[in-house]
Amino acid sequence: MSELTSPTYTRADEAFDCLQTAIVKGELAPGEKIGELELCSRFNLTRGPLREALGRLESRGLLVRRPHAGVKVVSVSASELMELYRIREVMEGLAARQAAERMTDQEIADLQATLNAHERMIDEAQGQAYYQAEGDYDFHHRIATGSRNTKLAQMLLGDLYYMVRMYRYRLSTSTGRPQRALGEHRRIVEAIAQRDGELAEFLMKRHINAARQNIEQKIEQGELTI
Amino acid sequence: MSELTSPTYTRADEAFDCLQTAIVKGELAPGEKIGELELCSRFNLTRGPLREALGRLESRGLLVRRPHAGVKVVSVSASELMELYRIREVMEGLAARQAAERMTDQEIADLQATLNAHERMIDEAQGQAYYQAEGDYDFHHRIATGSRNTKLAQMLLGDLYYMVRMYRYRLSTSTGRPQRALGEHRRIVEAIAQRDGELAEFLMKRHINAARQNIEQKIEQGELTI
DNA sequence: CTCTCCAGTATTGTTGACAATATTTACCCT
DNA sequence: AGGGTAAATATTGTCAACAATACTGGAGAG
Repeated sequence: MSELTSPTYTRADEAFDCLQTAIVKGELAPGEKIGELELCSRFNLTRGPLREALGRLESRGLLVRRPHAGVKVVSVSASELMELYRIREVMEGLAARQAAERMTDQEIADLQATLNAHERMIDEAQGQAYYQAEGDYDFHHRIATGSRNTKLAQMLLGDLYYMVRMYRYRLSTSTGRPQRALGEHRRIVEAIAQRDGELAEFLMKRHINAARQNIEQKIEQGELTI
Repeated sequence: MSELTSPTYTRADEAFDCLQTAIVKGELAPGEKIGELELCSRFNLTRGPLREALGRLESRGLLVRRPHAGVKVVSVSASELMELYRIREVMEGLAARQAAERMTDQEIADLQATLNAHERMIDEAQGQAYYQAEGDYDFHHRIATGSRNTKLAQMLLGDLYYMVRMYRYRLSTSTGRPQRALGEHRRIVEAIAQRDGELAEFLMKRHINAARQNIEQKIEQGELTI
């Protein structure tokens, strides 16, 4: 999932990827206390590499450890999820600005093609929130890497997105507003294509702000319980 | 250094802290290839806990590992350092805004006291860049935690600051402009005390931007070689 | 009947030995 | 003499047994 590009793929990498996807997909429920031996038998690992992977995951904030007391998946409250969106707002705003300054013409063309594919997916699989989420993820992923800011991309792709995706899977029934989001995506790409970094940043911040308010509203209405 | 609050302090925590401070202080030079057994004898550890700590540090971007080839301390180029400041600009801007909304009156009073202490340090130990850097670090630290945004504080304190401090130590001879920075700090705290989040964000962004330009200029003049 | 203390158990933390792989060095071939 | 290949070496990756600690259940006292 992450280090497949590396020539050799170590057991610890395997453990890391397995656990990460398991957590993100919700197969390991937040707050659930998990034993090491249980994980070992589940993923065919031994405790050495497993513990190394646990260290990495703890460092990324996906789980918490208490010495001699075990490991449990992190549980994020509603308010903490909102805080994550506030962070995304400023960081992805920066990413969009730098992407506008640095993406190649080819990358921008690919990005536009991605949006077209996304539009087809919305038409064909109406309400299939899963594919919508994947399309959305792809869009933000491309802009993060397009920023050419290594650390920024690392923080977005390695830390924030996994935590957000945790919730995408859990309450996968619709982030709602797919057409609206697509429109916002198009305008962001337009700004990037025109190399208008300032506008791209503004539009991206507003886009994520809207997504946050959408979720906030649903939580208040009790449609989404966390 | 980080988990000393925890009741029990595991070997892996010890290894993590030792290595982190060693990297930050420059005792382990960037780009330097380091062997596990060497580290074990140096810090009186065994390889198990050490490897767990290495996983954490890799995840935080302080070192890179290639399977079977060893570990080396990450080396950050000048341009990458500038990118770090761009990230700090938006993230600490957010932190300042949220701190203005959420810090207690007591915390704000403590923050002002910190600045007074900082002023004395500048007067007494003129040019002692080390203490200036410590004061600066303390200021930004308080605002990050004052934001009450767990993940934001975690990313700033756990990821970014250590990378920046790496350079503070290396080119410890003056970030320059101590009085000027202090004045900027004061104005930020003023805005926070008045609960003006918008202004606090603006001033913080400008403050970090100025620091970035200061370093950039020195690099161009060849005073700081990276 | 409840609360506390103690012992047993199960789980985590640690260690040292074993296996696999990249680097290095030496040798052979061109 | 230079380059390339192959064996040797040293380092990393992995494993299974040992030690230390937190949780659980029961027994006794209030």
